[in-house]
Amino acid sequence: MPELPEVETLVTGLKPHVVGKTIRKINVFRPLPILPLKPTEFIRAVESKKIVDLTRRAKYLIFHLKPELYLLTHLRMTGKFILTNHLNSPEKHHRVWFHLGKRKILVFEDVRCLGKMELATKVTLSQKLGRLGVEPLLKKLNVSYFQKCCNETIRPIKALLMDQSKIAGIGNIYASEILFQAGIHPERQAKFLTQMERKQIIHTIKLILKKAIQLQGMTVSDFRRVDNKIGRFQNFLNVYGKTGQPCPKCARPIQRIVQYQRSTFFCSHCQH
DNA sequence: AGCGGAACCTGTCGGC
DNA sequence: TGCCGACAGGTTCCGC
Repeated sequence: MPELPEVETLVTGLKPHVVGKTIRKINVFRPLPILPLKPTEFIRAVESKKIVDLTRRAKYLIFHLKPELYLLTHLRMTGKFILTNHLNSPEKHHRVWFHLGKRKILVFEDVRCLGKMELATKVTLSQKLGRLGVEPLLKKLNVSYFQKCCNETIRPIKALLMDQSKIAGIGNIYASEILFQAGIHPERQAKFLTQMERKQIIHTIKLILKKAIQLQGMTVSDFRRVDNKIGRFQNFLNVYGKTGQPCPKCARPIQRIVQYQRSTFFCSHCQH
């Protein structure tokens, strides 16, 4: 489901509702997203702890608990968090209920069961997050860092943009959109991009991610904000999922190709 | 070391 | 209607 802007939107929406709350009770349905922990072990570790903060790193949501423990969550394709106040029996895709109060339940729902949760200490958390690349919206993503990334790989630029160990947070949809906006062909090898083109890509990454956050992410198929309202960025998609439709710049048909098992959408006339 | 491909899951959609 | 294959926003592991 979500890439950086969607997770950011989720954290912003969730934060005021969960920070300061104590996890009073937990119900686990379907396979627990934290293997190899048994549900009872998970429940024992987390129940009665207080949520003192909720943050995002790349596409991860991090619940900061007290006494000190971190619950690291990745939604993968179909994971969702929903706040609700009335539940009788679990719906088909509910995986975990976190009871935060009398009429306040945080539901983790996950159709494909690919989502993951992980418990961490301060040390294991920083080890885990240390493997990720830079946050694209921070100054750490700058020309010199990006030059280095480009120079040391033989891969196409689309693959580099999605490589979480280099830049963390861009997924398949935003990668296509960024390259369209920047006018760069997705199959270009990163190492042969000019300095100008590299600057243009960095600029566009930041521009598009910021705009997407402003518009509260996108709702493609089933992503919902925590309040169940839809994001608006999908209205501004130029190429993703638009095979055969006219390019917004030149009106020639948008193409779809497959790169390393993922769809890429682009305009062969506007992207070089 | 870095790369490509398979695997992990379930659901939906289009074609025949 | 029913079946089948392709496809879906992500990450990790494995072999080369």
